[in-house]
Amino acid sequence: MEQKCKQFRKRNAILCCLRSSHAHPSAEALHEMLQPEHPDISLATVYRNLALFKQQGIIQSLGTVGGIERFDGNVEPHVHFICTSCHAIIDLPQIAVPDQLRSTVETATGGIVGECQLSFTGTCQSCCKNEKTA
Amino acid sequence: MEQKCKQFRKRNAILCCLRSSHAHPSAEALHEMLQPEHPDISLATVYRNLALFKQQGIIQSLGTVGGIERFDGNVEPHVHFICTSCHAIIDLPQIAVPDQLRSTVETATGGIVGECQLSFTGTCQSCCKNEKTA
DNA sequence: AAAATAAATGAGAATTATTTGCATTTACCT
DNA sequence: AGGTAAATGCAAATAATTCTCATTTATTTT
Repeated sequence: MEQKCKQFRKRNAILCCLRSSHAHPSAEALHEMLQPEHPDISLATVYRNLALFKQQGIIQSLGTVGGIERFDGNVEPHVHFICTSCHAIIDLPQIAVPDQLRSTVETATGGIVGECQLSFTGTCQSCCKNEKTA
Repeated sequence: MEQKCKQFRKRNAILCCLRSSHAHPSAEALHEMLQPEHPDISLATVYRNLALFKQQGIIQSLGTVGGIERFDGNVEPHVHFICTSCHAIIDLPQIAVPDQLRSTVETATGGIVGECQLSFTGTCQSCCKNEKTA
């Protein structure tokens, strides 16, 4: 009975999987996460749909970490902590960038500001522990 | 008489070229900028030395823009505006991120914070103009 | 409901920024 | 000068991402 809405079945699976993850996965990580439930989704389709979602503005790219693009299903402004050792990306939702900065930047550049990205890089808790024991 | 110090001639040329540029160039852009004065520097050497400088902490990577890594010879903390249309990167030196945030983030994550990156994306002045006329 | 049209997908080839191996050159040290 | 270590050029290798095209799946039309 669940075939009532077959439309975009795979597309929705990809979006839901990304939205339900807190790991800010890469395309390949997402593809692996989908395997158990949707082994018939190809990696190319994951890439294609991520590009589509990004263009639609319903997901965001966090740029590349270690040469691999990472994605976030949460488009609300929030801050990230990126571990330069294990490449984990952790949400820091409570920090807000003053909205007034936007106009400051637009005045300074003469351009139009779309988004603002604030991120911290460093060593995450578990990598700190591993360094000690190593 | 300038052959007194031949040591690291090419290496220094690459570093100086990056430091004297405000364009936050890619490896390939840097290689092209070096052509007139140093046509004998290969692209592989540019890549190799950029990796070295980065590891030494005397330059910084700004991550990839449009799939290409960009570099900054200025390691002082400052903010960037990135044009999503032409991929120009413009310095915004006057905005500072509160230093206190660092400890906030370390408390929240249990990790160690190294650097902080604040950037704005949008459409730069000249791309805004081009959009109007197009 | 069948036919026609349009969109989405899988598989693998193509692309391209970056890295690497290796032979050669260059610089340093005694 | 001779020996050693580092740096480089060139071309091949690598790897993430994109693209092509044949096929499947969904939607619209009649």
